[in-house]
Amino acid sequence: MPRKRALKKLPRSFYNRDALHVAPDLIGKILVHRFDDRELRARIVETEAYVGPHDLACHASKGRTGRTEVMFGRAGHAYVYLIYGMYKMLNIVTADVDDAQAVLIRAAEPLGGWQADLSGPGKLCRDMHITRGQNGLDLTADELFLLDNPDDHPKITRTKRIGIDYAKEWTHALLRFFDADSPAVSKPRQPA
DNA sequence: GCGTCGATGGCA
DNA sequence: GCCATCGACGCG
Repeated sequence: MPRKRALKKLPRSFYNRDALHVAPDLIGKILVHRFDDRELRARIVETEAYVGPHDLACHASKGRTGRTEVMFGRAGHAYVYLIYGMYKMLNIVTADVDDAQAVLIRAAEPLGGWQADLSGPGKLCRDMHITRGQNGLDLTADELFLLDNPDDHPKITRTKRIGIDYAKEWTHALLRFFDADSPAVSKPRQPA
């Protein structure tokens, strides 16, 4: 057996690429949230790519506003927003400054003996204590960050994105990615 | 197991 | 007036 090695934080260069490539590469990576002398870890199993202002499902398609400002900023920062008045969504800003792309973290598996149902973007934020106060956080710092997981090689399935039926021709783009073997993926699992 | 519905608040 | 959601309900 190979000796256990300390996992490394994902560097800025990992995030500074197209969301189309970052989204599948995030499957199997480890999300870490440190707060109040606690540390919660989870293995990411489901993501969605929002590929820029031309993508009608991407919030950046509405232009640069107070809400979408961080998406137009540097890669490797958190974009957290409120939806339906009660759920937070955690996204990761990718690509170059002014190229507004992001990856939505949709589901994960709790790690380290901690029990939680993280099978959906709202549940993930609720149970990992992610709030709008974390909007704009630098993910290469020490509060909220991701670790590489080089020995993890998930089998990845692609489907259309969830809950964006208003997005016309972008509705059917295969921009949702998940670990085909994980029980923590949200529904539906079928490539509808 | 399914489909449908309502909660709830920030934003444009 | 819209949501990148979730959980409760009714069905049969």
